[in-house]
Amino acid sequence: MTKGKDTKSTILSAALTTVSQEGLEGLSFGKLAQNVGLSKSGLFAHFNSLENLQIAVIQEAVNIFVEKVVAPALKQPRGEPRVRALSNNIFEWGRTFAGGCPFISMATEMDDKPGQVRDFLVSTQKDFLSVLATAAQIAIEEGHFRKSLNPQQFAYDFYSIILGYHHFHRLLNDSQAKSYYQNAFTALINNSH
Amino acid sequence: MTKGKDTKSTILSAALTTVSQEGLEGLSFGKLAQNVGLSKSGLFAHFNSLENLQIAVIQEAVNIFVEKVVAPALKQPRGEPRVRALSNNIFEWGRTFAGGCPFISMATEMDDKPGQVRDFLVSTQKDFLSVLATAAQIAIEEGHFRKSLNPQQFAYDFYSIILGYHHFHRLLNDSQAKSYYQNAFTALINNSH
DNA sequence: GACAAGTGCGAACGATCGTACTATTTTACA
DNA sequence: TGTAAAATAGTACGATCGTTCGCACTTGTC
Repeated sequence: MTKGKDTKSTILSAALTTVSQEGLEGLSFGKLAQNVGLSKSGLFAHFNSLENLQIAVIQEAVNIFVEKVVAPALKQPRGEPRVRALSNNIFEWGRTFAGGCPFISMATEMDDKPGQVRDFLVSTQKDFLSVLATAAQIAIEEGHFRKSLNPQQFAYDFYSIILGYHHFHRLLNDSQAKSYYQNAFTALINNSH
Repeated sequence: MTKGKDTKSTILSAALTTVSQEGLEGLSFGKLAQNVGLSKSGLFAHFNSLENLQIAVIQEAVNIFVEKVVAPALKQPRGEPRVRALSNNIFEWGRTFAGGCPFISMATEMDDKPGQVRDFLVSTQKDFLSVLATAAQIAIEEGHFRKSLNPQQFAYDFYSIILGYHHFHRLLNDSQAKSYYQNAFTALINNSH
């Protein structure tokens, strides 16, 4: 029963690359089967529907995100250091995929498509924002951030500049995207003191 | 020759609504023809290729954007008032489409698809960012913004919180999205003084 | 009123899509 | 090692895709 898991893992890895480049719409059984060297029907049997495949891909992305971004950050000291670790990890995370952060690719294309896939994606995004807001809340408790700071607003501001980076870097190919992001993050931290 | 222009205008208007909701990928001759009550081939004859249709839709979006957002802002006094007008107009602009700002819908899906369409979209986005940066530059010259402000960085920060609003409002359906945006914009202005 | 240009329709093409079936091969375990 | 289950392949379906072609109808112009 180990073969199935292996194959599924291979499939999901390839699928995630596709999604980061072309979004969930770019995902099809035919092309994916070609990529991993399986027959279309053989691959289909692993998921039984496109919706299931899409959800599995999102779950795969979440697993990797937690492993590469959230978990390492939680090993950093509470407060501002942890917030900075999140920033660095998120920044690197986007670079591990050929098409940039897969969540951002999925977000805009799903915002008007009701269904299980959208619901699941939304729940993962809310979880992520909770991570950001909680990190800010802890920084307040630790005395690193000012008490008047709104953690939810911080999460909004934080996520916004991440979206901005993705836009400037991936769409516009702006060579200064990274420095824009870093300046924006520094300003955000300063404004949180 | 007036009939053709009228029909084309009707088509583009419907196409723009589709794009705002489903992105450029959601655009197809078949569905679009159904929406405007034309035959698929009849509609096709107006554009002769999907790529041409997509570019025409982007151009249509640009035309409306200039009319509703940029032009009115230019009638406001130079400097901070004009920057504030841009913010208000952009915010309202996103509400005039069923699926939110069509540019944002197009941006993430085109960032890994080389070709004429992407090139044209990128050029429009750069134009828009120039508008933002120039507005900031003028505000500096008018003495409203501090001299040390980087207009390009301002444009990045500005665009970022717009992207953030779109994400929170359209994907997450967050009822506080508007206040998050307003707070972020206020902070951006304050930081620019 | 004739005629060319503009405009639109219907049918068809090859391709790809998700999905459903039935075989066949491969694996895991008693 | 035998056997049940899991994994994969093959084929076919209806639908939709962009595009092409030929034919009709409507316009504006001489």
